[in-house]
Amino acid sequence: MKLSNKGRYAVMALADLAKFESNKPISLRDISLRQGISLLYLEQIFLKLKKNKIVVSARGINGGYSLNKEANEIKISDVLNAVDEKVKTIGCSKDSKKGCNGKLAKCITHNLWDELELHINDFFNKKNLGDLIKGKNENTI
Amino acid sequence: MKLSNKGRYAVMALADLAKFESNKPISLRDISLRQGISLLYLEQIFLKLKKNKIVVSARGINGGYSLNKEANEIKISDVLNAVDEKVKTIGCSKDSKKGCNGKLAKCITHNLWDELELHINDFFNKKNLGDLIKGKNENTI
DNA sequence: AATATACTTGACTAAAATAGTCGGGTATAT
DNA sequence: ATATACCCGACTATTTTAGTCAAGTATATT
Repeated sequence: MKLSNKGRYAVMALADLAKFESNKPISLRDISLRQGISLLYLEQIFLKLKKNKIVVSARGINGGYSLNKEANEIKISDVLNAVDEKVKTIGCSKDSKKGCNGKLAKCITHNLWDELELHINDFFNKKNLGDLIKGKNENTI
Repeated sequence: MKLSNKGRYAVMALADLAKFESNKPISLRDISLRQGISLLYLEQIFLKLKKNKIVVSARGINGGYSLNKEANEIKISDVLNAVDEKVKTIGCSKDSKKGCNGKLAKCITHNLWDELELHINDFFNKKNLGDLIKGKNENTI
């Protein structure tokens, strides 16, 4: 049960963007160097962030990305959803009409996972990018 | 970001055990049939549950497994730990001495994932098997 | 004693998800 | 013109998860 890296990378990269924000866009190359994330991987992630209007891009020399909203208007859940990192706690059917494990009824653990999912989503809904950089200090990249 | 099935199966099977408990042990065959989980897979899971003293086994004909404690003394977190389903939210080093992504410092998202991990563990610590079967009804396997 | 049942154990395989790379673009400031 | 940096789809490698197989051992029942 491991939560994956892609979402973490996306949040890291955006936090970097928020932290170093200026009037000029920031290139993925800079983020890659600062955060130690592969440039090619970042490109993949930012395409999704752009599609989901989390960032805007500027092409060409001096190009790069900027946040599309204020940092504290961007919820962590928005970011994770953008890079397809929705939390899925259960393998059994989400379709309330059907049961779990090929049975007709819901399995006895169904509500447990549902509840957990709510918890996690709630957690990510309540946090935004601004919260992350607010606490920034020298001990943090 | 998907939480895996093995932990869910373990909890389902134990809930089944708790629900149908009597003076006799319950065979994996019965659980397999009732819960729709592969018998061979259940065997694998129950070995771990046994090693971690969640259940006790009886061999031979009329053999099977029984809970080693009262259902409401068995926390969900115990079960998940037993089948190696610890929640791990971060890929970056857990070693507080070292940083993340090969850098010296902690990444800006480090505390976020740590916090989430605490949340989830807390959730599982507060729930026990008894809670699950307490709410059992006709609509649940 | 024979036998069927059901646990025991480790190794093996298949499928899926994740992480990350590659190649060949296009737009644009200088 | 040209170098920079975004754009995009396809590809591969790795890891994890899910599930199977084979070959046992213990024991209640007949």
